[in-house]
Amino acid sequence: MSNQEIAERLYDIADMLEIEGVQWEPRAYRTAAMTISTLNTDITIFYNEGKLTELEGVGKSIAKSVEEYIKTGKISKYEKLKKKYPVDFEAFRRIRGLGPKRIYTLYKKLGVKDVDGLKAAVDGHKIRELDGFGEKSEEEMDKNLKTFSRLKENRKPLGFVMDYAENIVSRLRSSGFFDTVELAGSVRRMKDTVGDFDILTASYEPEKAVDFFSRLKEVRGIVVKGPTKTTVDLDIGLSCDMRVVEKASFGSALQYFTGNKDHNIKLRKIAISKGFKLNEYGVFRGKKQVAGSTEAEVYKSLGLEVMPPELRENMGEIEASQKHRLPKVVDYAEIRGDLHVHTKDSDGANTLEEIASAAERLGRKYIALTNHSVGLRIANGLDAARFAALNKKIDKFNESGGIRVLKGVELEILKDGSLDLPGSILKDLDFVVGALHQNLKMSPRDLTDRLLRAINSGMITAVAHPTDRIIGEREALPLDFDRIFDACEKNGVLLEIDGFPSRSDLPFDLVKKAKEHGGIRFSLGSDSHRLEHLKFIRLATAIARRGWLTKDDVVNTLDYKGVLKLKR
DNA sequence: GCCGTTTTCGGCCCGACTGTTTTCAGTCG
Repeated sequence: MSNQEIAERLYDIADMLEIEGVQWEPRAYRTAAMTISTLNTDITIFYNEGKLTELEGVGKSIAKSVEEYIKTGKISKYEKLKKKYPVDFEAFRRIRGLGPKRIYTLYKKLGVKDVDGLKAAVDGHKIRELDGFGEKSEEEMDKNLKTFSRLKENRKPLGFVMDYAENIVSRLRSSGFFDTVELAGSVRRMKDTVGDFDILTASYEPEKAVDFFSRLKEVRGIVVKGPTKTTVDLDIGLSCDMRVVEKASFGSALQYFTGNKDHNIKLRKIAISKGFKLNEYGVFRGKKQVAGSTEAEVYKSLGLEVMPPELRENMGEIEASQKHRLPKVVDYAEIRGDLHVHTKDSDGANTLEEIASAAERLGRKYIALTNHSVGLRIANGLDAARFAALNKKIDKFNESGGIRVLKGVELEILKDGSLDLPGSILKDLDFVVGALHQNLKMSPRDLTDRLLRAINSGMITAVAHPTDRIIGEREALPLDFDRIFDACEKNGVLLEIDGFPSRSDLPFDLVKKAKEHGGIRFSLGSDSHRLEHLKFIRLATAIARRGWLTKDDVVNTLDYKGVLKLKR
């Protein structure tokens, strides 16, 4: 059972209620489903602590359904509806252009229940005969069915597609057809995964601009093309929206297309309560635009301070802004070093000298070499003797001046919570990040106890990539973070934010929770295994910002000597 | 069904695009 499974059942209920003609419930179910599907914590943990209704959009009734699902694997409301509509909504939802109403028409008129049935109906040219459908809808469906498998899980870790997106933007900028070009959407918010790109532009020649955009070499197909909005499919399996607006609306449009959706909805409600209307073209009183050319102006007109895009997730930033209590989040330029780097000595691709000088060129003042310990055989982990030899090499390197290298380890936390290297060698190290990599199929309780033993050992500086999730491959471990936060605070152990794109761990919502817990500091690392990975410290910093961390919360803002003092 | 800085009842964001329509429904973000 996973968060995603529960979310899908709630979406199913929403779709079926919409077919039933029920007015507002579908929206409520979708809000709850969205919250649960984007949660980075196992929902059963919320359930166990009786905190389900604390989730956005989850009230008494939906909490009960979730409880039912956790206990029995079924939701009676769902089962009841499903008898009436025995249709594979989950699959159909992933096919572009198919919503509840059309799914119902296909089922009622043609008996289509699943993807195979839909394929048969399309091949038999049955679709075009339906009321409200036509030849074009049938062709469109045929096309979308072919991309169905590709659409199934198509969010990508931001760090892997950031350069790609920025490259497109810079080519639009230099094309001469645009006055202004900005990345918006989840990329601008620096969300850990992105499902599409949103590019906002202003142009004096919108037709030529749209044309240039739709002919980019990355474009594999055009989804929609209108005078102000164009959507294309890109070769990397993501789509890209480009919007063209007037300069006078650029700020409100940038605000709107940066989102997120819940943030925008809340802003619109505030606008209404103040007698305004907010849309992507501006803030209006009647027909008169009172703000719109800059984001700051839009927020100000609503009585708010503008906040960094990273914070715009409707997680309290609007309320904080009203009270002038927005955090001064850590700046990208304040990060002085990288506290998680591998070399050839374990499973990296480069030598100490190579990666240190590359980091120096990027402006880092120090890096921590955190090669794997011996227990992680697949990564060529080092034993005590090899660490001793490497440490001598590092001491020698540090005599040369310039960038400093900390002696570190990414240390295996063994099955029983004991550590993979003896205290005698750990004492000689500057930075010890304890990590779970193996034997992960344990009960939540045992896993948490195992990690707590390591935190309480007094031998580790930080917990590496704490949830151990791998985006797209492995769910977060079902750890009890309340207990982990307590232990970290008590022992002065840092939580790592691993910026490697498929990890992005701790996830930002847990970072925020840890910050709210208080008394915990964080270390940022790129988890570089080769030179090109060093840039991922930017992603770790983004997560810190999204978790509302300030300069003081992040040890990478300290200088080399300051970090050395963190020694246990 | 959820939610609350005028509310525990009465609201629930708003606009673009497409296809099949003679004025709009459905879908999407």
